Amino acid sequence: MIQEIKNNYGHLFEEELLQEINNVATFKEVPEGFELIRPGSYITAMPLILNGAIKILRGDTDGDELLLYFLERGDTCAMTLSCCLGHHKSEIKAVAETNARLVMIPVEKMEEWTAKYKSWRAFVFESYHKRLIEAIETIDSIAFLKMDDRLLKYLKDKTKINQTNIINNTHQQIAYDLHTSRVVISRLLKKLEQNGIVKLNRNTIEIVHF
Amino acid sequence: MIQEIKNNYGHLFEEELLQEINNVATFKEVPEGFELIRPGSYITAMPLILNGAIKILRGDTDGDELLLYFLERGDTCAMTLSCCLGHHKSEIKAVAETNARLVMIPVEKMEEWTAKYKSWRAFVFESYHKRLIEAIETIDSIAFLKMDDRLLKYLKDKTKINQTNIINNTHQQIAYDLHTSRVVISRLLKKLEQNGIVKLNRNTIEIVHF
DNA sequence: GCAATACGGTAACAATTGTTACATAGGTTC
DNA sequence: GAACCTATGTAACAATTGTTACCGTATTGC
Repeated sequence: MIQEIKNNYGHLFEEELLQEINNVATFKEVPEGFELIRPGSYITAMPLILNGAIKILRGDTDGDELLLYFLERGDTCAMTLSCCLGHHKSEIKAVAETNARLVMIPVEKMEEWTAKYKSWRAFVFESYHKRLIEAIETIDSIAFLKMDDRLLKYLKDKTKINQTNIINNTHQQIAYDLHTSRVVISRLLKKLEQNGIVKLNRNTIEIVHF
Repeated sequence: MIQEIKNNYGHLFEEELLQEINNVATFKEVPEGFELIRPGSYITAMPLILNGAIKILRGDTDGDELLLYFLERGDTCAMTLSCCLGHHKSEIKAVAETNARLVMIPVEKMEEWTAKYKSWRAFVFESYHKRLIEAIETIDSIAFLKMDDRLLKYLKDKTKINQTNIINNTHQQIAYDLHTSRVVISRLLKKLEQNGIVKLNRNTIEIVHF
């Protein structure tokens, strides 16, 4: 495991910390669609993402959902961070966007390493900063963009995360992520197709022009 | 100054840290409406709020705005935090909601105290957590609520922050905060008045029934 | 007092988004 | 292949929000 950790976090953490991670962390591999965190649950370990992507959603009490952002290699979940440190409940839902490989850090180490390693502090602060920025960018999207632009941004984010121009999603799944209805998504996708931006087929959306 | 700091932060920080704050911080008093941070500017000091309230807005490039959340006594600005630590530019705008008294901590102390004082680390993490939660609650409002409920929530937040049931705002100012138009706000406020929830007068909105 | 400006009420209309309903096509199961 | 399920297309309509325009009334500056 140590080599894989070094490959992904070697530039961030000093040797001693990398060794500690290797000693106490447990390795975890999850398939696409796996639900890592559900709202209201308590969290006992913090994930570092080795590869793959995780999508973070906000869910309200009625089962409504909204995509907040994606996590990638080198990222960690800021909500988990603060849940660990502050012993709060989870406020979000995390689902594997692709197959993913993670290492899980036990909660107890968080406080300790934050005092001990400057690089760990920097990592944690940077994570918080990035998530706050991303949350605010999500606010931008919802507040300032219309649904057609939000959809386009969503498709672009997806292609970036999955590193392919072909998105294997039903319109209904997209509708959940953007918190709207399937009919609205179908309508707007059709318009994008007429404008030559995407090509539609059953279960797939191909982006042909950015 | 030391006494005022102790009154507001004594329960959070140890004596030694309170003394350090007193030694290096500068006191600042700002009037209602004062613009503390504008988007794109660099930040060299971190504010701790002694009393009053600060409102934090997201502004896009076209001058559109949206209220993110309020800061109160005992709060600090997480965006400023991460700007200081990560040397990023400001992504937000901060305006004094009421007259306010602050102490400003020089950036250099941040790293130092984060290593040195457990209570400071806890404070910083807690601040990040609270802001992230509030940003996500803002997302909830925009994504899941209709404008009438957002307006009502806004009015309630205002009364809580200002500790009075009478809000001295024009409809236009509210429209800016919620990123909609004056006409929409007037329309919805009128409906709230017809339902006996508020009483309207020029420049004032009185909440008569929660 | 008078003019200028700011604030709020209202109507009419446009644009966007949400909802319901139903049709059609592809794929699966047996 | 028949029956079934899922995904998508489309129309018609409703609800919400945004826009423009115009009016009357307070407030301010002179």
